[in-house]
Formats: sequence, structure tokens, C-alpha cells
Amino acid sequence: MELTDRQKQILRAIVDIYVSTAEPVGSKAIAALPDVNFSSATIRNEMADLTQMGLLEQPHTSAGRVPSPAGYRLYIDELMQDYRLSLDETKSLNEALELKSQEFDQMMSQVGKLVSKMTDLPAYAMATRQSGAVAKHFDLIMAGPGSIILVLMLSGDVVKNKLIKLPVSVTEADLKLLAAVLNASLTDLPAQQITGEVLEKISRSAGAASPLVPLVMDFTLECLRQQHGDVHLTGQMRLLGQPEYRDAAEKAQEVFETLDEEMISKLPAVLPKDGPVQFLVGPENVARELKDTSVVMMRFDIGEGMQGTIGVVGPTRMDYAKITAKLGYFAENLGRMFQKGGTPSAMPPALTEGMKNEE
Amino acid sequence: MELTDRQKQILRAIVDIYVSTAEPVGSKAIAALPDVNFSSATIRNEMADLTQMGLLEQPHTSAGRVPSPAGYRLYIDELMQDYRLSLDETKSLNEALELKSQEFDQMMSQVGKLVSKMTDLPAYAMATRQSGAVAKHFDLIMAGPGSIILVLMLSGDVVKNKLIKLPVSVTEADLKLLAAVLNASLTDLPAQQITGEVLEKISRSAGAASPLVPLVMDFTLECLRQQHGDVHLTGQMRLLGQPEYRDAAEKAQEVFETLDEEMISKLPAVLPKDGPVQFLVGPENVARELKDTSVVMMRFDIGEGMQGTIGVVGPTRMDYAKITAKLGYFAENLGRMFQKGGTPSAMPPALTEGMKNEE
DNA sequence: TATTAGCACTCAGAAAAGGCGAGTGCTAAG
DNA sequence: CTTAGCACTCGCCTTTTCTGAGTGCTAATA
Repeated sequence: MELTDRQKQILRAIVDIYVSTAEPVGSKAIAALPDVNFSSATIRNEMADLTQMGLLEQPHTSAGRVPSPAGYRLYIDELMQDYRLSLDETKSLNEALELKSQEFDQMMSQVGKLVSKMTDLPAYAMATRQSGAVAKHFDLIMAGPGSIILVLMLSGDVVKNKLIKLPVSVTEADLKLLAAVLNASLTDLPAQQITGEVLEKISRSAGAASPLVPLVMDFTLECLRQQHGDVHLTGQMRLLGQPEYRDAAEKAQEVFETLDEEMISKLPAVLPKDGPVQFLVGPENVARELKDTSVVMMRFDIGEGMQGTIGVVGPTRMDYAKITAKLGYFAENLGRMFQKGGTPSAMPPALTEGMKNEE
Repeated sequence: MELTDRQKQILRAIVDIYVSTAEPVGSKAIAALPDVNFSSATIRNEMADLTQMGLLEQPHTSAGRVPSPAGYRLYIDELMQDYRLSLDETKSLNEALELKSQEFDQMMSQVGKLVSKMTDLPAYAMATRQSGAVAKHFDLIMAGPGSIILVLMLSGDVVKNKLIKLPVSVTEADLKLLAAVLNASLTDLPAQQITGEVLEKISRSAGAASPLVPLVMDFTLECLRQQHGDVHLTGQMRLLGQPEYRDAAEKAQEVFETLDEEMISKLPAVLPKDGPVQFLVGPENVARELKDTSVVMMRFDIGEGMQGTIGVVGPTRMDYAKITAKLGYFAENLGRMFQKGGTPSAMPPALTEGMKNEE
């Protein structure tokens, strides 16, 4: 059933007002809006219809209306107006975008904190691999007597290392040999194809360095199997700044007991459709504890084979338009930073103003 | 002024009861204790004295007594009884102690989560360097056309790496030369001694690889200057499980606005005295926002030059004895795990029961 | 002198009662 | 189809009352 333009206008107004006041919206409040030319009585009638359709809800008989999850969904998909970041906002986003660390994990963690701070809501950042990881390059470095550093480069320009301490003494030549063997037999091999057979062959060819092999393989397999980097979830406490949680600490606690890092890492799989921006509204969510919680997430490109996701967690009543705009701004600039690789702090993000998303 | 034995007994009882009930303790509750042989009236008199001395407080005239910060401090320093972990507790601690990851930062983050989970309070884990870091070994690996991996080993067995992408093409030999130069000129040099002069000398000796030098040095200096690893603070929400914060979300939020990762990293400097266990009680704390908050922290050994700290954040009214016991158990076993280096998950922590601390 | 029983008094917090007013749905007129 | 008018509902805020745990003091007791 299609909505009339007027109904759309009213629904949009209700969401907009409710989002900023957190109070049920009455017919008079809407009638008072500048571009509304019909009386509160008319609006009451329309609101009754919208309630009938399941787009609005009434906390109790004598209260105003509140958008239902379906109402939010409609709003997001069709009604939401682009939010244009103000110059002030762009400015502080830009200032925030200075990442200090150069290490990948730390950068992602900083990104999470940043998003949380700039949206004043709990947020997360994570990196996911688009396809299965494969090893690209092995190296073994002698770091001292009995100390060997294993350096492993994966697809997607991820470099991992591990310090291995071994009572057995090996020579540089042994290490060189083992590294060569590893490079020859494991490069570009997905984890599933690394079977016992392969391992045995490596062990045999490794010569004096063979005691190293199990340690090396352990680490390598661990790295390969890790489909996504850690989820960096932060700012949980900011949820308490939201009026709906102000006196419901218990509920807030529940939210994050359910929505932990592990759950977040699985969210992309649950999503209805694909696209750069994703909204998870209330009951669409997976768990009952999250029925009043929404998540807005956005992807950005990190580099070959890797993809970043930033997301914001908030009450269903959240300013989807503004959050989307901010996330979009982040995504755009982070994407640029990461892709250039090297030194992100050296590259000031362009002062793009405003953000697009579907109307 | 010295306390009589009876006063000590009463103070201890009040703390113990208050810690578990979170309700002001009345004279009758103490009189009902099995090993108390004096009447509630006597206790009332003693309580009046203790209040006079500033060890107890009275929320209001007709309420029981609550320990004052000074009371807690006395309790911790002199009255606290060793808490003996139950077999069940030791068991679940042991189960939890299986660290999955092999990467240092991730391990520390897991440790934080673990401590938080097992104490049901916000917790953190961090690693601090006992002395200034120096570089121990440099290596440069050719990872592909224009891709170079810098591997840097620091004192304390910390290995860092960075992928450098460079439009300039360099040969393996160039890299080898640069690595040799770096090793020769920077090894064991503290950050302060790495001056422009030194850099210039390196640049000059680097030959074809000299465009790499600034990038390498940037990263190296960053690593050297980082006195402590990240603070991994987690489980903030668990503070809400404490009755004093149940309906005071705002206060809980304030706590962590103040006590953020940065502040935590500075805590050790604020501490009155040294020792493996440290207590920060209420107003001893640095900021006014933390006046009802305590921190218990404990050090553990990670390996040469490095030291780990785990800590728990909670209301002043927290079970110092139990928390201390649990932290101690963690510290002991983590220390053992980290020192053995290699594969922590391979080493089941001994089933030490009970924990010591001063009586 | 140290302890205890007894008692009047205090006061926070729970429960009950009352009042306010925003907002609704309906009806009837424009 | 729209709107003015009006009776009605009901959450929430404020006020009031009530209750009982706990105190401090006094006077009796060991």
C-alpha cells in the first residue's frame, strides 16, 4: 500500500522530531511546522492511519506517536533527507582524522575511538578480508642466539611477525633454506590446502631447521584462518548518554553483553542486502536484547583484498541521516588514507562537504 | 592513635558486610555475627568512636555505618584477611587462562577481557617498559616490487614491522646495505641519542636506499618513544552491575570519561609506594570524578625489560581481598606464561590454590 | 568502670493520593 | 475532505502519609 505525499511528510516529520527530542510527537507539534498547511485534526486522522499501517506506535493512549521499527525502515529507505555536514562539523572531523599510529591494528582501534567520539555513540572499526588469505612471503631472521623472528606477509599487504625462541641452535644458512622451502611450497596456498602431507614435505626438506617447522606452521595457520581482524569496539559508555538508557543501565549492559566483538564480526553476514551503508533497525536485529538498538555501518576500502568497516551502535531512535553523513565522511577519507598506504598522517583529507546517500 | 582489637574487629566486620551487601551496616548486624560476644549497644558506642576517628561514615542520622576512604585504607593495609580462592574459582580461572592469540597486543587485550570477566568489573591490561627502549636488530625484506617490509626488534623481545611502499625501485643489495648501516649505527641507542646528525650520517651511507631512510626512521622513533604499549581497557559496562551505579548511569559515564586509557597509563606514577599489588582508594585518586572509585592493580613479569600490569576498576566498596586474590592468581600464571615466551597456550598453569598477600 | 537493656527520636524511602496537562478520538459544522 | 470544538484518558509529577531500621542517651547491672 502506497503512502500519500502528505502521509510521507508527516511520517518524516515525526521521525525527525522524535529523533531530536526523544519524546512522543503530538499532532500539534507537527501542525506548528512551517511547511505544514493542514490542521492538527487532519494530522491526527493521518496519524491514526499510519498507526493502523504499523508505521507508528503509541506508548499509551494519551501520548503522541513514536515511529515503529517499520516506520524507521521506511524512513531510512525512502524518506530520509541528506544531512549536510556543517562547516564546523567537517572541520572537527578533519581534525580528528589525524591518526597517530602507523601500526595497522592500532590504527583501526583509533578509528573506532574516533568514530565513537565524533558521533557520541558506541562505535566499532574492523577489517575484513574479502577473500581467503594466502601467504605471500616468508622470512626468517636471526635475532640473537636462539631467537628467530618469523616474518609473514599475507595477501592484502598484511604483515605479521612472531619471535620464536628455541633451545636448538640453527645457522643463518638453515634459516635461509627453511625460508626458501616455505616460500616455494606455501605461497598463494589457501589454508584448506595446507594439509599434513604438505607439512611433512616441508619438514623433510627443512634440514637442520626442522624443529622450527611446527612453530612456524602453527603461527602461519593461525594468521591464515583469521578471516577478520579484531573488532575494535569502544565508547560503550556513550550509550548511557542517550535518554532511553539514562535510567536503564541494566538495559545498556544487556545490549553489550549480547552485541560483543564476536557478534559484531558476524553482522555483515546477517545483513539483508549489500551496499556501502547498512542499517540494522531494532527487531531486524538478531537478538531480542537488541530490539531497541540500531546499528549503522559503512564499508571502506583498505587496499587489495581487504575492507574496513566502521559502525555506530545506538538506540533505534537515532539520527540516521547525520550518522550516515559522518560515517560517509570518515569512510571516504579513511579509504583514501589507507589506500595510499604509507603515512596517513601526511595526507590531509580533502574538505569534501556534505554526503550523498539515496533519497 | 591505635585501635583496640575490638575496634579492629568491628571495622573489619563492617567493611566485610558492607562490601557484600552494599547497605549501611547497623550495630545489630554485627552483634549477630558468630564470633562477636558483646551487645549491639557496645558496638554502637565503638562505632561512634570509629566515626569520630574518621574511619566510618553515616549516610544519614538513622542509618547504619559505611566505611570511609580512610577506613578502607586501614582495612586494606592491616585488617584484610587473605581470600582463599575456592576450588571452583581456581578452576574457572584456569579455564579462562587459555590465551588464543599469539600476537602480543592481542594477548594483552585478551588478558584485559579475561580479568574483567572473571572479576565482573571493568579491567585493563597493559605492558610497560621498565627502562627506555632501544633497537636490537633491523631487517629489511623485499616483499615485491616497490614493497619493503621493515622489521624492527626492540629490547624486551618486542618485534615490530611495517610495510613500506615506495615508487623508487631498490635492489636486495641496497636493502642489505641499509640494514647493515642501521644495525651498525642505531643498535642499543636510546631515542634521545638519535639526533639529526646521526640521521644524516645514515642517509649518506645508505646509497641507493636513501629515500627509505626517513620512512624507516619515522617508524623506528615512533616505536622507541612508545614507553608503554596500549592500555587495553574493557568491560566498562560491568560497572553498571554494581548497585551504586545501577541508577546512576551518568556517574558511571563520568568515571570513564576521566579514567580513560591515557589516565590509566599514568596511574603507576601516582602511586604512593611500590609493590606488586597497589590500591588506589577513592579520594586518594587523582580526579574528583573518581572519588567513589577504586583501582586495584597488580604487576607481573613479562620478560626482560618489560612488565605487565593488570588492574580492576570498581566502586570503593569492592571486595579488595577477593579481587587481590584473583589478580594475584592471574599475575602469577601470566608471568609464567609470558616468561616462557613461545606458546603460552601449550602451558597449563599450575593449580596453585589460594593467594598470599600481607596480613 | 565497662557493659547492656530499654526507650524516645530521627529520617530515608516506599506507598498512596491528588492534580495537571498534553494528547487523543469523535462529532458536527464548514 | 478539512477543521474547530470538546469530553475523556492516563502517564507523570508533587505532596502526603506511613513504616521501620537504626541511632544516641539514660539508667540499671556486673
